[in-house]
Amino acid sequence: MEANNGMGMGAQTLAPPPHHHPHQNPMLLPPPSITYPPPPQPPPPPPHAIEQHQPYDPSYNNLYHYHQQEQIDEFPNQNINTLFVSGLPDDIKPREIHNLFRRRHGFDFCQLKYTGRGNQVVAFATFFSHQAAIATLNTLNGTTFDPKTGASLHIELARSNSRPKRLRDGTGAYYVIDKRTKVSDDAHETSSNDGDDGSDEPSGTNKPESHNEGGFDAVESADKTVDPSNAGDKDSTEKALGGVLPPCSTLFIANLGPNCTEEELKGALSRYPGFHVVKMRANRGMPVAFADFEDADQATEALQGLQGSELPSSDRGGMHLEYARSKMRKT
DNA sequence: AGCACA
Repeated sequence: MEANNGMGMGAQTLAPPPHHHPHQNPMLLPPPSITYPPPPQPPPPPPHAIEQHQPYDPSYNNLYHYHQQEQIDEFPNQNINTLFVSGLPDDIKPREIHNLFRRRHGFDFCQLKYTGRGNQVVAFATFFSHQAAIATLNTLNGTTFDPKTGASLHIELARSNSRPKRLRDGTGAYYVIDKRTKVSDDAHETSSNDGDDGSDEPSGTNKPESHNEGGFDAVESADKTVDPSNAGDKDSTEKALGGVLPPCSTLFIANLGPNCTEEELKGALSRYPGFHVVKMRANRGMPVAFADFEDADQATEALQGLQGSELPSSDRGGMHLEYARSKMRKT
């Protein structure tokens, strides 16, 4: 296993940028001089919930740890486990948000928030660890949420962690926060609102991206908690996720540097359990690769772990991984 | 944005 890793690659070059996403607002990275309130990280991440999905030992000497420890006291947002999601259609349902995140590694719970400005809706998704949050950020950011409108998700780290409203027994998996002023009471369920004439907006600033204003503004009106019993339509939600392919044991890897080699990729991929083989081929100059794993779950671990990470040969930013459209020919 | 090999 370690044998195929003997190419002396600089370990640090592999580490996925923890939060340097191209779309990320630099404001989220405060200078170390700023002292933030003690990270509101209440109960330590319930270990059982993570262990469930995390195999490991081998994969876990992957470089997240390394990177995390290196930066943890310099950047307080290493303690943020919550993602801020914008770019959602205004007829989004809480259950859709939940279905979007529920299968993600380390997912804890989420909240849908009607901001009250126009019909704008944002969401917060909280994970059991910062790393898990980042992995999902990398995976889902920019994906097309509604193929009809082309609306794509914008995901960033939230400014502060969401607090679960109460019970954590699986029935409290998602919440709704409704800041809308008056409006007809039935507006949330019957809005097939498409004509965006903007006439229903009170006035005031109309920023396209409303940020997590304080984080804890949340959680009022307990009775608005949605009944998870209607949460069974993940089909429609996942179909609505236009760009996202179904899990596959083979991964498609793009955005590699022109000098990337199979050996180099193998070095990175073989850190993940279940890795079988990688094949590269040039795509009009730029190489792409296919990496085969034992099963889709193991492919998923690698996808999330390596998403956005750079190889020594990378020259165009981090590599981009997706599930392949078809499994690698097995021989 | 780029998805092959049988």
